[in-house]
Amino acid sequence: GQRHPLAVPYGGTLGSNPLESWTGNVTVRKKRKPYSKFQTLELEKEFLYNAYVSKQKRWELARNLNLTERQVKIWFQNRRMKNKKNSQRQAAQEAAGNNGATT
Amino acid sequence: AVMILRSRFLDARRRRRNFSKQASEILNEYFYSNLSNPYPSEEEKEALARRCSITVNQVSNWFGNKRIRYKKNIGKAQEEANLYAAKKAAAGAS
DNA sequence: GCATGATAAATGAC
DNA sequence: GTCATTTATCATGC
Repeated sequence: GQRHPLAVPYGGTLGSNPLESWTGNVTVRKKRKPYSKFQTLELEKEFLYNAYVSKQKRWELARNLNLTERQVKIWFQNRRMKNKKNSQRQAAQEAAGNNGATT
Repeated sequence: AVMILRSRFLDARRRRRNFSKQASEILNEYFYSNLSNPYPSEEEKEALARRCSITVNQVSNWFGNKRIRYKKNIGKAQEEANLYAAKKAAAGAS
């Protein structure tokens, strides 16, 4: 199944080309706003403590860092994905290092 | 000093190297040949990655950047689209 | 000086 | 919750 938003509800012809309906993005998205050094550092500290934050901790972080709880939740989600990607990258490098070696 | 060292470390991972001309050719060929749905499956990404001698993540990055930047250029020049369209037509005409 | 690849917020499918 | 994306931003190549 496709998981990217291709079936967005839109009936108009935005790209003027029906062959390229994927260019039609109607969803109004909040502009990406990089977090401050302090915000990132505090979030990283908490992530070091545990990768999953409780509701109570999320509320505190949001309040102390002037972020919404949703932003804190999403930050931890993205941070876990980043961790996974880095782990996979390391594993791939190790595998590339000892290729051809007979076990 | 600490700041500089930290940024240097981050830069090392972020350091960018352009793909080979051949790799870009393969990626663009797929993109413009599938303009109606430029979303390669996982298997297709792996195949493209092998042909281009890059990682699957790099293939995903390339298509992500390509889609958004193509979209932003609709209505502008888009010489590249015509170029690959002509190339495709020439390949099929013979 | 922009083009380009990689990363950081933000969304949506499942 | 994961995870493939979209989008802006970052850092670099040339």
